[in-house]
Amino acid sequence: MNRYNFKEVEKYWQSYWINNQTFKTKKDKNKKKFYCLEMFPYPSGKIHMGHVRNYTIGDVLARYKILEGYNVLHPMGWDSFGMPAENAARQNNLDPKTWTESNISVMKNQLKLLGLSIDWDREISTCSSEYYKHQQEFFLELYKKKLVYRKEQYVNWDPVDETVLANEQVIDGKGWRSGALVERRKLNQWFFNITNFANELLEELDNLNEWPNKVKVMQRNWIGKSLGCEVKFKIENSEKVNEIECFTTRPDTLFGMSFLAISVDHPISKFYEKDKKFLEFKKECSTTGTTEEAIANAEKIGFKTDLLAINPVNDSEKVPVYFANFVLMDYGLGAVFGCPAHDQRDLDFANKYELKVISVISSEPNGEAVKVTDKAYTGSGYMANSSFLNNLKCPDESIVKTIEHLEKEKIGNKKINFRLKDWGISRQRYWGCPIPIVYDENWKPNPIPKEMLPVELPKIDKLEPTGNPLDKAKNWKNINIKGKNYTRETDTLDTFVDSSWYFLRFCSPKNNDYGFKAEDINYWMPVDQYIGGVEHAILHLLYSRFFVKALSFQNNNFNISEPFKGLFTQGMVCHETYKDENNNWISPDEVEVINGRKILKSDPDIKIKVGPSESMSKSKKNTIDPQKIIDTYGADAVRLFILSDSPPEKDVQWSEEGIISAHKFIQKLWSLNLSIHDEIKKDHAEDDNNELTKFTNRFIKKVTDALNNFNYNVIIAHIHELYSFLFKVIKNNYKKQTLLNNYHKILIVIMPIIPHLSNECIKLLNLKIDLKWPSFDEKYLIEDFSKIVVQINGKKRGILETEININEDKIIEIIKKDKNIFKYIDGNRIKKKIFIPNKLINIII
RNA sequence: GGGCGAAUGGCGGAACUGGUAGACGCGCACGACUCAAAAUCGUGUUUCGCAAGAAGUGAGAGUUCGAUUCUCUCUUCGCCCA
Repeated sequence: MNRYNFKEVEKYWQSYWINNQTFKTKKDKNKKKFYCLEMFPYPSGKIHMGHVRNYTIGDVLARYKILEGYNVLHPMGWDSFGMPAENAARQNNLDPKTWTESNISVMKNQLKLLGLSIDWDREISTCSSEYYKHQQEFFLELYKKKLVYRKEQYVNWDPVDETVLANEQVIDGKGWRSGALVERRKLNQWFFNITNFANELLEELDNLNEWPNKVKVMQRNWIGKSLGCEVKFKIENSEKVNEIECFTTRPDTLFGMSFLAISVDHPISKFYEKDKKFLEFKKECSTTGTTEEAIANAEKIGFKTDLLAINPVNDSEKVPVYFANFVLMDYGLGAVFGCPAHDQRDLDFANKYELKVISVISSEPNGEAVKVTDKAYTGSGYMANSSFLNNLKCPDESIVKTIEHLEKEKIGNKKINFRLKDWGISRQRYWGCPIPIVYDENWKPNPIPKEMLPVELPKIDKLEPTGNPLDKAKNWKNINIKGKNYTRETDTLDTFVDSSWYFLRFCSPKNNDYGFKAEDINYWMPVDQYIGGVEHAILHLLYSRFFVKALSFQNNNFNISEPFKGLFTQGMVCHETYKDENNNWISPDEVEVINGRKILKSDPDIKIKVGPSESMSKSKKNTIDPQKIIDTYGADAVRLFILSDSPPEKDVQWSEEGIISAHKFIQKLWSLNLSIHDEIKKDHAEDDNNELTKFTNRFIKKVTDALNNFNYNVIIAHIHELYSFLFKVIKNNYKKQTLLNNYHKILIVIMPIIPHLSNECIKLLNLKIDLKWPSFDEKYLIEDFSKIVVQINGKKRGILETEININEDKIIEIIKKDKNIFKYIDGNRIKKKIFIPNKLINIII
């Protein structure tokens, strides 16, 4: 066997691992546990390079931790509810379940080809009722704890598809599929009371030391805690209303107020319901989207009421009250006061309706207030035109002082506000977890009795192109419980709910009477290292954190406050993009390189335009199929390359040259192994040369350090150095045992990266499969000689190789004898010397 | 507009708490083997310069004996929020 046959070898080891249950997690409370988890995939059809990278990174860590002696939990499952299955089913007239399950089986086989150290006995799939029945129970638990509730909320309604759209499905105000103008519609929906934990979710971020800072910053901004104030405005001479209460985060700009704006859904609107013009206005408002961005970009429009509000800090001021499209009922109190000078929305509004613009902030103390015309001044400064606030530092001092004043005068009170909204979990979809609620004849919600769980999805032969399939499933929808007729809830749960506790399920995947065993949770949780894409930095991670808190809330069995101890967010996999003359995207498969030029395989006359490297996506056709690559070059080559070129947290450029070179390197390592195999047959008598031992110890240290810091790309560089070193010294007369001992350690150290090759080498040399991470001996890390950099006035002028721990005077002596260095000093007085032992001497003249 | 981060050869990237900038890989060039090519192996590869040498980590300043590393200002790019 000369050439390394990766196909046979990888197949051999993959079945070896299965047959020997190498990665089956055993309960062993004597060992320290390590829970290594990668974000589980959506079964979309086949795996893509992003999965390859994610799962390779995780696998390297899991294998390393196993070798280090940890009891490792490294499971895999499927986030298998969601829209793509429903869309595919509608298009191809399939059952979403069948579609999903066949995808899972394809992807599972593909993942197995990568040689991952996964305990497949723990596999879970969120679309199976074995999984979601527990989720339904959790829902009912939270319902009992009053962490689930129902309220009306606006949604994006697609009138053609008769469905609710997620914000990202609304493109330019139109439905992504139907192209119909999206309407704002009010719907009764279920919510998780995540805001109940807002403060906890914010504060506990500080304890997550092993999370990337940027993710914590994003979560902090998302939760968005701010100090604000509720202010009461008296209304002048009105029979309808006495006062309107506003929420503001900038009470200090009260002196610049020139109008008051309220939502069209504000309770006051009832006085205007007979006004045709108001109703028209309200309808117009419903065309504005519901996102903050849509509202910011929409034209600000208002409907002037006959009301006048009195500025409580400045009694002489009376300002008009408007209904306005940029004020939403679910933010604050559905009413805000407008200070055009210091808020762009208010300024746009004021300019449109010719309202006063009063600036109350100056850029310097005792200065004139800044002039505002088209652009609001939102910067910091000092208060002006503001009576008792004048000259206070703004915004910090001025806000505190204003709130103090308002509280004292009983016209306002301090209010901590969160940007975070409660989590709307209702989806008008078929392919999701049914919500275990029924309604009685008065449309009052009732929880399904626990013994009736799971509420299974009905099988539907043909999904209609429009509407909510569950709503149309009459037989399923109507249910009789203990002789009483009920109607089922026809919404299903947001798929983010499924992924908010799957990491708990992995701890007790087979437990039937509850979602997990507290005992298992207490042993395995928290996840020691969670690995996935940064695109989940906010929602998935925040929801999971919430879900764990919600479950353990008022529960004495387990007490976990945070699910993920360590978080690592890997970068994306990119590839060059190609286009033909007509700007059609071309797949890399269709491109061939001839004489350094890229041409179309099918028609060499067509020139290919090479675009920038971008993250792989179907729309740009720059994807590479992992299956093909594994078939051609082998899993170890793929693992090696996907880790080699960039640090794992950054994007990596996939290239044909790169994978070929990785594949060649695997071959080189194998032929090196063969040479070593030959070499150990000759037993050399003696050797007193310990350079190999020294190299091995340093190698172990370097790789161990790199593993602990996720510097996986550096490990590959070290493996290259290892190859060049061994290749050069292997013919030296090493004692058989010296060679074998060192080489064995080296093979274990490279095992997490290229497990098939490493195991095969161990097998060929008949070495013990001693699965233990080698330690290094400090004494081999010490150099026998040191290289001392000689600087003259900070400039490098030479390097001296000297014995170790040589003192300063001796170095000077040597320098004086060294013509090449001494010429820079000759004739000058040495003013100062900086000496760092074994490293550097800097001579100042 | 706000927040966070990044910028190092032709390219991806290395450089521990400030101490030899460019490890390792890709690409490229030359050489060996070959009738030839591929494969493989060897040598070289920051820029300018024949050389000695000089310059050099986005730009500019600062701290320091010494800055890719620390501080400030700016530019560009990326991500998140708007």
